[in-house]
Amino acid sequence: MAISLKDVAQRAGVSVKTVSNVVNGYRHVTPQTRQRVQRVIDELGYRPNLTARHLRKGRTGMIALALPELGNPYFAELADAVIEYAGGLDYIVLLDHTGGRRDQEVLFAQGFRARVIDGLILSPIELENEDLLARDSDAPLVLLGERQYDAPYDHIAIDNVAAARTAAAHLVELGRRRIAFLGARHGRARQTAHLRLQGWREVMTETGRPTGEEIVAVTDGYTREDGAQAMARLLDSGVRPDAVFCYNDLIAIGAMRTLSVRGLRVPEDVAVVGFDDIEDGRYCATTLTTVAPHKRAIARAATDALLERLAAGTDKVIEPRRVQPGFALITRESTVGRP
Amino acid sequence: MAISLKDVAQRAGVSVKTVSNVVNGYRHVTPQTRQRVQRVIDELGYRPNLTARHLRKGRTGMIALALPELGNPYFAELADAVIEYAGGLDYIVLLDHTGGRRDQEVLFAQGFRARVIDGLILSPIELENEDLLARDSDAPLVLLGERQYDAPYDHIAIDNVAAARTAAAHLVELGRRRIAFLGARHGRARQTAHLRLQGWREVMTETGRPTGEEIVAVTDGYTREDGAQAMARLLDSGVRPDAVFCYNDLIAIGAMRTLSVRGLRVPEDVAVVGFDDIEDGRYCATTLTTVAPHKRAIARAATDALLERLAAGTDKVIEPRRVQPGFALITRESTVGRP
DNA sequence: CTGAAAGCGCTTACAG
DNA sequence: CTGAAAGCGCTTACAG
Repeated sequence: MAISLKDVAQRAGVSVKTVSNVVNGYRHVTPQTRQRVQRVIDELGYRPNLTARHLRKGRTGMIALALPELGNPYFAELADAVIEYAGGLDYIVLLDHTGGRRDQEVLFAQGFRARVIDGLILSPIELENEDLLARDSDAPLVLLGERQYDAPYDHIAIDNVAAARTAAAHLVELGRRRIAFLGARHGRARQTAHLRLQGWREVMTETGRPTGEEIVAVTDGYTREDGAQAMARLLDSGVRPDAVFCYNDLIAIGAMRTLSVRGLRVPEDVAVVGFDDIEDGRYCATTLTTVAPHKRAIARAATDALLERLAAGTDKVIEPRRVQPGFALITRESTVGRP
Repeated sequence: MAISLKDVAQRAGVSVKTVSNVVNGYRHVTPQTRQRVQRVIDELGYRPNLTARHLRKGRTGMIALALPELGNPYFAELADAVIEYAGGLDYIVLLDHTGGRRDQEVLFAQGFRARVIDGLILSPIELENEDLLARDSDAPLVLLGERQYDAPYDHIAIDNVAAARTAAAHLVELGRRRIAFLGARHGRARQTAHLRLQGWREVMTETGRPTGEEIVAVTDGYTREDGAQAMARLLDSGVRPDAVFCYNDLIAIGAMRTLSVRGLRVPEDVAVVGFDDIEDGRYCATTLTTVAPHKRAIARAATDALLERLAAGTDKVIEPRRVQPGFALITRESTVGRP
């Protein structure tokens, strides 16, 4: 039914090897042969069957990227970065979302889609250490994000404590005294927020600022609405911070809305810092100061780690490594005001 | 290297056919044989090589779903629906996003990934009719969404005019007089907004209400911020609507924020209706009345259309069809207030 | 520079 | 109920 290499070879009067050479752009083919073959290819509308190629090569050139939620701009932007970088290396990225649910994360880690993808980059939320240890799949796996594990896998994550310190220090330098933290978490997600909370607490303590519970707002999730509500609760409780450091940009954006509704000016009355550097923060009414994890660097590190393992094969043992891509504090109106 | 059917067969002392039968759960295998083979499979940790299966079967069981942006909750939820429905039919869905850019849409339509996927569901924004006519790929393609084409492809879209009429009629029934429209578009995206604008205009005209330009707010995009700004511009221009019908929920949510900031009550002063029924609308401070396209029905129709073509093969000609899944008006606090 | 042939790991008529 | 064999469409040593 579909046109195969053989059909082209027959029609062009050459061997399949030669056609294959032309298709794959190998050198050593005389220009005339190449031209003749190419003409037949165009005539017949031949397209290589990738599945056959995959089978023959023992790899598919596809990797999966499993993220908690694509609806969160941070993950969407990160996905973009991975797709772009891996695409440049001729890898196709299959996007998956786990919903941050353990059963889904286990499913992906276990190699759902095994043998269709060559490897997997996973950003876990609820996954447990035992899940990783019980993993029974030889497809390379690279871990992304704040969760820490005692399992032999490459792990890519920025230094969250240092990043949070940078944000907190910025607010201190601006002379802010009561610097609240928005977006602490309960449950398992707590671990994720913990590092940022820790960085904040260190700087607060070192500079003699309060770190009491009344100045730390817990949220259920990471959405704008969570941020708006947390900010409202904080204000309603009588605490009157002159700055807030938020777990992420979405929470920060929600917080700014509440501040605006309550008639508090940003940054005059309350300075706001977020985390993630999502696009929304660059375009909102008061642009958002934020910690920008270098998403491209994260994408590159994760992809490189995965591809290196793929290149090495299953036999060769590569020591698992931790990579900490960089980050930067991007100051915008929400802390330094309009120029 | 990897364990193959043959390895299992050898070890179990049966033919590969028998192992294949066990793996695929075919009946006619004696329980003892099945058990013995299964034991060897477990021992050796055999997993079928999907690529080989794909090659042999001439299909991969994978379809692609290319959407403008995954960051928009509507598309994210639609993607979920397709993944779930197609998954139930043993198809894996590869998610792609086009960014609503023509070059990307053409790339996907042309069969980028051809032969890895069996077919494609595409929701175009900028794609032109000529692009479709020039399409040179035998992989089935199903179109999704409001853009209309004169090309022989299945097209799934709800009746946007009727849906908009329903929303407008609801506001009329509530006795609202000055019902603004938020989210008209310039450029090519205009076509998408046009149908909803038309439904609104019809009802306004039929019921003797204004439809002038001053009551129609154009936006650049579909985000909350676009909605917030459009609402602000409308109010600043001196227009004082008592209701707004928004192109989508994101714009509606943004509009509600502006109304709140300006001290206008929803729905007492201004009733708000959105479109899409995204989750955010169910959980925001004032829950949002919205037109809910039946996303599951859309997902089902698109997937069914695609799979039917896949089942029929390339030879058989199936008349392209238009399917209009249903929708429902969901009334919430933003129009009928709190009970 | 080009060809003939093996083989990637499956599934599937065809026999028995 | 099970087996032997062909073949899906490629790529790749191995020759020449």
